[in-house]
Amino acid sequence: MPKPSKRDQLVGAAKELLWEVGFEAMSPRSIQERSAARPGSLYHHFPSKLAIAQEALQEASQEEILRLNDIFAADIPPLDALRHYLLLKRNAFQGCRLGRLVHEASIEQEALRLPVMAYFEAVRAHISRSLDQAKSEGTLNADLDPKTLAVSLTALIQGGYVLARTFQDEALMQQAAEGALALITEASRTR
Amino acid sequence: MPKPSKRDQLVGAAKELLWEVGFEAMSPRSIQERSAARPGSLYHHFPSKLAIAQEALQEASQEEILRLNDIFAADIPPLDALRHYLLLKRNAFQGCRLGRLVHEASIEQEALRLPVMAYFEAVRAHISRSLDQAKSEGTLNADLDPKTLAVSLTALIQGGYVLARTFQDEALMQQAAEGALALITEASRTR
DNA sequence: GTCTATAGAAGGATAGAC
DNA sequence: GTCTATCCTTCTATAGAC
Repeated sequence: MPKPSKRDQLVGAAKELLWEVGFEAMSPRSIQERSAARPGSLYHHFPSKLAIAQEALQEASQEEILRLNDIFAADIPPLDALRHYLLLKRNAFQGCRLGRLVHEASIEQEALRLPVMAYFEAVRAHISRSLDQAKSEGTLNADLDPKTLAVSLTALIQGGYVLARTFQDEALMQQAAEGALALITEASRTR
Repeated sequence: MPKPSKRDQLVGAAKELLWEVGFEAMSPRSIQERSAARPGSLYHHFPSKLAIAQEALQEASQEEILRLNDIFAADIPPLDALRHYLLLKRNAFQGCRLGRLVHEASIEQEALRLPVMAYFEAVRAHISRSLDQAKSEGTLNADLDPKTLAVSLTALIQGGYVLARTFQDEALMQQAAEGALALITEASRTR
């Protein structure tokens, strides 16, 4: 592995900071300090704070989508993958790497919004496909609509982060997921 | 109605701004401009931006809790109230008046966190009680745990805001709620 | 209570040397 | 490509007159 360029260090610092404090609270100064760089370096490689944030967020989104692809790999029974995904141990205090940015005013800028959309769309698509498969296998009630349910479950996780942060209690994320799983299990018995 | 004091105008402006832009993006200047006040007035009535935000947020939380009390009034069939609550028309772009603050770093301060906790706790309690009643009436499957399910549904709405804002599509909030209602309906048939 | 004027720090970015 | 030095604006608040 070659030594990281200053540019890479800057983007790495931005990725960390976006997760830790969000976009608006991430000052150019804080990026510079964390990557041992100076204003000249940052503004040589990027025209603005928005530009470096965009690149950092695109990378973060891509990384998280690759993780999803592993969790929902083709050889895993669909409801097992879904159960595993919902019950994943998450850093609930810090919040979702992508979702935590959504309530900032700056999210109206496409540079920030598109990477977040790409991530949520990947989550929704994986869950939807899992539920579809479960239906064809007969392990899920035929009355349920996988597309709608996938939106609900994608929302559920994001809401879990909100509750866990509010009450400073990671267990709420687990509890939210368990409630949804119980419903799916119950509903599947009605076939 | 007597004319509002400058103090009331300041708090009113803060309530609006907390909803529109959040705590960190709400500058003392923006509060002053919206209430046609000057720095001297703000800092005469409140020691800091945090202090006025606390009062504004306590009022907002209380107002929303009163709305909940109407929605979940005792004379409404519990599952009807729940269905009505979940399908409420919400301003999904702006986000939840309380929940939109949760991802800011400042939420670690109790002055901001406690009013948000109070609101979510009220939501959770209303839903939990509704589900409990439905169980005793025999309209909800006895296998389901109202407390756990209430956490899931509280999370669901917050996640709905996140998705709606991300995709700039209010319909996602409705879809998330419909998915959850479909599950509850299905699960209730297994009695 | 409300005003005007101002302070000290941080934010976001630029200029120009090396 | 990275550095030092600096610029203008905004943020949060304070001082003191009315």
